[in-house]
Parts: sequence; C-alpha cells; structure tokens
Amino acid sequence: MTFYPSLANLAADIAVFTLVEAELRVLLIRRANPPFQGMWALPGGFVEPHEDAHSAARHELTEETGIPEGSFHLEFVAAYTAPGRDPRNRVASFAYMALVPQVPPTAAGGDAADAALLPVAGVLDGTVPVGFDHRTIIGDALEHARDRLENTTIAAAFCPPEFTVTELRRVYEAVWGTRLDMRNFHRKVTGIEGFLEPTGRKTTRDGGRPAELYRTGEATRLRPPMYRG
Amino acid sequence: MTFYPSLANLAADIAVFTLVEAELRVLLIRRANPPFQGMWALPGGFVEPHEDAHSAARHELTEETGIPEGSFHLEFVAAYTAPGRDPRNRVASFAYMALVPQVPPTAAGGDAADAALLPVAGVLDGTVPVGFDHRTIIGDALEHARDRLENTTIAAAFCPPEFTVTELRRVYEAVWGTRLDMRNFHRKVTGIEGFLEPTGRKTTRDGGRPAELYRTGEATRLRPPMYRG
DNA sequence: CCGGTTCGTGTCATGGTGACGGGAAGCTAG
DNA sequence: CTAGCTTCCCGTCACCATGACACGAACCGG
Repeated sequence: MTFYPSLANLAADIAVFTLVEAELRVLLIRRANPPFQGMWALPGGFVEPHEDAHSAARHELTEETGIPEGSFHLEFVAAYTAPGRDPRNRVASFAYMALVPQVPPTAAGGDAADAALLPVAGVLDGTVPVGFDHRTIIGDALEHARDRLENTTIAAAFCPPEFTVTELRRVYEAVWGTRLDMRNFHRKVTGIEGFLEPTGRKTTRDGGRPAELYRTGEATRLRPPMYRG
Repeated sequence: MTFYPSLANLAADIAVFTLVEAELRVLLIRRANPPFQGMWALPGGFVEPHEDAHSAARHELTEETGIPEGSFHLEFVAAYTAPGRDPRNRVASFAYMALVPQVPPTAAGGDAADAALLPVAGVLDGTVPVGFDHRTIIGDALEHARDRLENTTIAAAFCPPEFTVTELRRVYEAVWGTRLDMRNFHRKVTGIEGFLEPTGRKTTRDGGRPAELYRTGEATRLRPPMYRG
C-alpha cells in the first residue's frame, strides 16, 4: 500500500445564480470566521465521507439556503486543486452552478444568516470583494452558463414553472449581456420541438397584450444552437 | 479549526486518444498490482502536494508514456468523487483527455511497460474489461471529445504538424463514428478563418491527386459549429 | 374612444448546409 | 503513351436558419 501523502479535503462550492429585475445576481454569504472573516464567499461545505461531490452540493443548497428541492438546476462547472488556494490546508473544491427562479427571503437578506444576492458584474469587476479564489470560480461559472444557454434549454431553470417568451428572453439578455430581437427570439424558441409547451393560459403581468404561458418540454439540447448577438 | 475528517487522495487519470488506421484507440496499461491486478486501466497517478491536477496529468503523460511535451492537447473532462470507487481508500480522480497524433512505440507495445492502444469501441461495449470506473471515464471522455470537435478546432491535435484535409476528416469520422461528405467538409474547414493555414507544400501519401498540406492556425472556436452527420 | 404598451406573425435578403456533378492531377498496368 | 484508377478540389442547386424590419392584435388607462 504505497499511497502518496497528498491528502486533501474535498469541498463543494455553489454559485447560485438568479435574476433580480433583469439583472444577474449571485448568492454570497458573509464569512463569520477566518480566513477571509467578514468577506463574501460562495455557499458550500465539505464533502462528507458517505457522499459524492454532487450530493454534497445538493445538500448545501437545500440546507444552507433553503431553496426547495426540485426547484433548481444544479450542474458541475470545474474543479480547483491548486495548492494553497485555502490557506489552512489543502482543499480540492468542486464548483457547481445552480440556476434558480427565485431565492427565498430566508436565505438572502434574512438577518440570521448574513447572505445577499449581489450583482455578478460587481463581483467580476472587483467592486464586491470575495474571499478565496471565488471570484475566479464565479467567472468560470458565468462563462459555463453562457455556453450552456447557447446549446441547451437550461435557461428555463431561471423561470417559474409557467413563464412567457419574454421572461425567457430576459434570461438570455441578462446572462449574455446583450439585447435580442424579440420577434426572432420568439420564432426561434417556439420553433424548437419540445422546448416550450403551451399551457393555454395567458398572463398580463408585463402589461400590454396578454402573453402566452409556457412550461418546459422534454428537449434539453439546442441544435442548431442559440447565437449571442 | 473544524475540519471534517473526510480526507481523500487526489489522482489524475488520462484517456490518451489517438488514431490507428482510421480507428479511435485509447492507451491502457496493464495493472501490475492489486486492486484489479492484471486488468487494463488508464495511465495516471496521484497529485503531489506541490502541484495541481493539471500539472499532475501533464507529468504523468510525459513521464509515464514518453509522449513529448508540446505534441499533445490535454484537457480536463470530469471529476469522479464517489466513495468506494477505489476499494482501498477514498480517491477523488480528475479525468483528463489527451489527443495525440501518435503514441511512441516505447509506450504502447513496449515489452517493459505492459501498455497497449486498444479500440475505444471495444472498451465501451465490454469486450476489453478495464478496472475501477475507468470504463465510465473513457465513455465520458469520448462524449466530451465529440462535443469539442463540434465547437473547437482541437481535431487538428490528432494530426501531425502538417496534414491534409482528408486526414482531418478521418479524425471527425473516427471520433463521431460517421461518414462525412468530402466536398462539403473541405468547403467548411477551408472557409473558416484561421483554422487551416496552407503551407504551399503538397503530398501524395494517400495516392491520387496530390493534396494540399496545412498547419493549424490561430482559431480555436468553431462558430457556427461542425454538425455530425 | 384613443393612445400607449406589449405580444405575435409575416416578409425579405443573406448566408450556411446537404446533396451531387465533374474536372484536375497524380499513380500504375499494359 | 494511353487507359483506367485513385484522390483532390471546384462548382451548382435547393433548402433552411438567421438578421433586420413592418404591421396587426390585444389589453390597459385616461
């Protein structure tokens, strides 16, 4: 039994993305203990002996943030293994992104847990300082999300169970940072077999002419992809 | 300092893909020691304390297989963290794929190291039994490679420094398991700015009319993507 | 009733793709 | 030298997806 002595802790960190007023936000938690005490950091925790990283991420998400099971899309982004990325000990971190329609107020803005939904743009340009290498992780997660929006139907994970085409378009615009033509977008997404299933209901929550309400279909892959403007 | 006791070894496993007579092969090594003694497994090793997983994969590749530095494309595929995936101890494995034009005979088929280039199809259908969860890893790596061929120019990593359009097409056909129309493929790849740079030289190594020789250009992303047949 | 807003469809030019014909340029056998 | 084979590379055509834009439909408020 010749094992190298390179033991490490395994951790799962989650970038919880959501939209607040058509702006992309990420859920951050103010650290109560050193290192990086008082700074923002991603929610996460160590992988326990009986579980794998994906299960750990799911546990952290439901328990630490109160986001109900089944109402989010959780996806692996990247692994971070550089020695010294945690000043205490060697920690290999598995970064996930979670796309949610809404973060319960108990998680963000609750006074017990010091958490907040902060603009992703602010984190990436340094306006919002974050601890560890979490700024890198958030940047990678955003880039990953941008790619996935091009090639899959996960954009609907940002939307409530029933949503309009315009709400879906706002997801693309917020994540990509572009403006999309409403009419071409409508033609594209409604033309994809199994992406949007009409419910028959309509809503006027955005004013103007009532908009058709859709729920997500079976399709997961977009082929040909959506193109960023 | 409240660390959970979930310590793990970090390992890097590499799926070295190459083409032998228009067939996709993967480099496997026969295990000399338990567990899975005598079975095939991916080359790899533990991540040492001073390096990250990517460096570990690069070291293993150059030292264990003798593939010269700079002649391969190395890319992260996925992480495997299930408890019990190594029967001895908890091991988190970072899987990489390496695309190489040619594997030196010292690595594959050499009598010292018991290694071989085996057909990927045989591994996936169970004809070639492999240890650990490496069959899953090879399947994931293949799927990853297929996706990357659609959206990036890495197919050229399977080719020697100077190659013909037909040689590049054979890469796509071997990895995707399809037949592509030679003329449409030629129009597509030569039309992409920065993918293929003409050298001015020609070759007749495939018989028939001499084929133009190209080297890779600066482009890395294919947009619009290549479509599998 | 009328203007403002948003939703949904329709049109048109352009460019990429799939399917195919055919000529160019090398080799080899007779 | 020529015929026949191979492989490369150019071209044509129909079709589909995209980008850009016009216009009518449907609801709201004054």
